[in-house]
Amino acid sequence: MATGRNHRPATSRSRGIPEATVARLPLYLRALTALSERSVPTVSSEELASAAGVNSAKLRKDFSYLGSYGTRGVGYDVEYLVYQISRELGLTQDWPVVIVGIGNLGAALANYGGFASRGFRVAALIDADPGLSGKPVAGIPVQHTDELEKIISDNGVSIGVIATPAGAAQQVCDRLVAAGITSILNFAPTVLSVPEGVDVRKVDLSIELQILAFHEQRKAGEEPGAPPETDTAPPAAPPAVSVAKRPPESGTDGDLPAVMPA
Amino acid sequence: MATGRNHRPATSRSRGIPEATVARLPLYLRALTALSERSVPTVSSEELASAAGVNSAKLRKDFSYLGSYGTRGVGYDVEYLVYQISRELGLTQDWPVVIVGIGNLGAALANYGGFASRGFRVAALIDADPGLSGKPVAGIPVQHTDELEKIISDNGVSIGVIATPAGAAQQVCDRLVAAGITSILNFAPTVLSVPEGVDVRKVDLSIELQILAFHEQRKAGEEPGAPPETDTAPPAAPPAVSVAKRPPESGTDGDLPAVMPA
DNA sequence: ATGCCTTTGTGAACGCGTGCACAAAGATTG
DNA sequence: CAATCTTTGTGCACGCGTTCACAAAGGCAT
Repeated sequence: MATGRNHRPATSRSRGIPEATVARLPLYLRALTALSERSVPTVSSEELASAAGVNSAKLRKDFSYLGSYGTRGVGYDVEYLVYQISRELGLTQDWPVVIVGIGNLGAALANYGGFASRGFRVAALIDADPGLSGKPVAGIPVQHTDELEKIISDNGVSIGVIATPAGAAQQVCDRLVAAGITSILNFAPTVLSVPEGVDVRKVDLSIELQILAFHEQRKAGEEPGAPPETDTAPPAAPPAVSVAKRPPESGTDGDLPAVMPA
Repeated sequence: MATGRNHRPATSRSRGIPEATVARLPLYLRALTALSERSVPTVSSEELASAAGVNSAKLRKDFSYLGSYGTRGVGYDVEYLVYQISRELGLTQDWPVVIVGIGNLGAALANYGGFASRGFRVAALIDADPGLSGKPVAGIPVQHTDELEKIISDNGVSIGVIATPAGAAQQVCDRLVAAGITSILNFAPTVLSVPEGVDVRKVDLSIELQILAFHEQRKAGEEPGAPPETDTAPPAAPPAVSVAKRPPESGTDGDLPAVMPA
């Protein structure tokens, strides 16, 4: 059953920058951009770290992977660092992006201001609903799925955003990959199988909420002199014997990615 | 200033379940639910792992933290496991949730089907725009920010979703926390400061795209028989001397969370 | 019952990420 | 130019998370 790796096998240690550090660079960049707009010339690791919500030692170590860009006794030059990080992240070039699945979420994403600002440009909006074709969303006309391959190849798009229902995600993903996409941001609640070399990042509202619920439950059951844990009833059954009878519920687990595409 | 921790200080090792494992439980649950709907009685760690997109050894170790729910030589009882994981995640109870900031994204979230299915219920939609008050979104009337405290206390809400512009996020966050919220899902592109005991999880489109861009650039510069690394030109300047002259660009970095709240 | 086959549960090794703590570097002042 | 003070850059240790590899457990057939 077609599994397919997606997490980068090794550390992606190409030249050395750790994955964890890469994930924080955008955070630093955002904080630095804010400082830059306020015309602040330099920042210490301490100040910047606090602005980015991390520990200063971590920040210094992160920057050390990029090179020695600071000045001891002074700090870091804001403008210079903004440039260096932007370059490292590949933000000095333009990245055309396509969004597939123009429902509530897809539309919200299309309207996102943060796209254009940092090197990302919405090259096209794609949806399977013929009724949407031609209608402008965020000023961009929606195109039909049939055009997918052509759009990607014509615009040299390498990053795709999937905002379709879970059921269509894998299929869309396969087409995107076949058309040349090598990076995917997936909002559909499904595990995507992709060939080696293709990066997939997942954004899943439902999962985030469940993680919060876990901690919330944990807090509720310990902090106050709360009862030992009523445990809502231990109905089910021992390992390999009976079977709980909770009905399969509605089929609506999270079929749609925080939205319905029309 | 005003830093404030947000990552759980320790390992949240309350009774022992590692954070990394908690983050995967929703994945397993989703896969199990799908099997359950197809009336599959049991699964082996290998099958389930592949369905969830993880390695089987990891899955077994994860389950081992919950207890020994499998049967050697057979596998795991689907229904039983669904129940156990649901209980562990706190999904056997109902979690009222409030969404603050009803713009494109907030509306998309309100329409999300995955909410209701797994124990989450949208208790209220809140926005600062008086013009939205009373208007129904996803069948629920939007209420004004003034009512925030009352709504939360009346409904016993402990989980809040922030989908406001970055500028309003911290303020909204503070009010939510003061009103009793202890878990926050933040879609605004800002670092939130919260007191100890409050959990914050962040969803940031812009950051995800930047991480993808990093890897994309990496791929483009290595895979083909590319030269040793041209380094795009060392334009800027040495650490503490000159200053690049890139204009502060537009102020639009990512002020809005993939949407504008009215 | 006995033996074989399958699959779990986990001990142990390894590697990444984090944070401490400090030496080195540079600015700044007298 | 020397002394002092600030802040970076990093060696080191520790802990979490992942993966391997295998013994133990249970089912099943003979």
